[in-house]
Amino acid sequence: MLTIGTLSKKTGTKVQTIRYYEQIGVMNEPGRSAGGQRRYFEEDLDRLAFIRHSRQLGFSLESIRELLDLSDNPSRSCADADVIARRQLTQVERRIKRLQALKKELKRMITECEGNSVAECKIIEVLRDHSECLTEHQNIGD
Amino acid sequence: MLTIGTLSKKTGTKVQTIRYYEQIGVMNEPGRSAGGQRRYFEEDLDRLAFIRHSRQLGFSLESIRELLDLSDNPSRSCADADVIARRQLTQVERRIKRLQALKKELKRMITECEGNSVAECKIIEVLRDHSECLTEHQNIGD
DNA sequence: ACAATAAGCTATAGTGACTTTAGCAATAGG
DNA sequence: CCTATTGCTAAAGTCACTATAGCTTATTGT
Repeated sequence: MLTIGTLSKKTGTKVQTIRYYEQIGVMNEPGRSAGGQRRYFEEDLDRLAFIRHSRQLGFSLESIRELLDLSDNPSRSCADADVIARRQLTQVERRIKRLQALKKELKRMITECEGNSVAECKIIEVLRDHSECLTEHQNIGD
Repeated sequence: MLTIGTLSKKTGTKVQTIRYYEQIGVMNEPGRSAGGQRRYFEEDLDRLAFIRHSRQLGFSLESIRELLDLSDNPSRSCADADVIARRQLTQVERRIKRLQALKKELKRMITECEGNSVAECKIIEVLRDHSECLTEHQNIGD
């Protein structure tokens, strides 16, 4: 029998977060001690580990709910899980691309910044102006 | 004189977002028409462009508030802006690293998934288990 | 001049994934 | 047995918006 604190330490999840997961129904309601404190089994630890690991991989709680549904019904097709994972991969790849563009632009800003008052500061200047912008959001003005 | 809708189109910002920026004080309160509608000048467009561009680069509204403060006081040191931008760059680099690890792990999950029922599905299995995990969050259990 | 439509207004609530706070009660260790 | 730690609930706060409802103002066409 594990207390919420033990579960918290073992998974690196804050106590409140565990209670939040219970509240939104991704964690099952555990049993209680005589005094009303939550008491968990190893299988709760597994479930929480699953949730945390999935969150670390960037899955939304909604996707995790689907994945938990799948793993609760082992007869269903693996293709469903595959779809969720591939969707996730696409999103991750898109995010990486955007961040790399941002990194490039930030580096440019920083290396170009040599003035000592804001009046000549390239950082402020670059942020003011989209025209030299390396990311593909639409330009301002007509 | 620009309406909020024009400003919205020119910057690719939703109308409600502009009003939200006014509410939290990063955009100044504009003048109003006889009937009470917001009317903007070109300088408001510039300020909004600055905010949006900074947001696209991942700056928090709090950081943007600081940068706007700097650009409103052009005599202050550029070093302050430099610190904010470098902080941002560090964060972006950290995010890229994490996402690349996630991408690797997701790819591994997907290519290994060949079972046709969830019982043999590697995706579910991998998410259940941290031991083979490529990302550097702490392992579960002792 | 007038009707229809588009655009704008305020105020409020909702989103996701938590985190924080207040004010207590239970449990563990010495 | 006392104290420190841990746990409890309920509610509000966070960030950066987004959406809704119900209304008013402005523009466009006839």
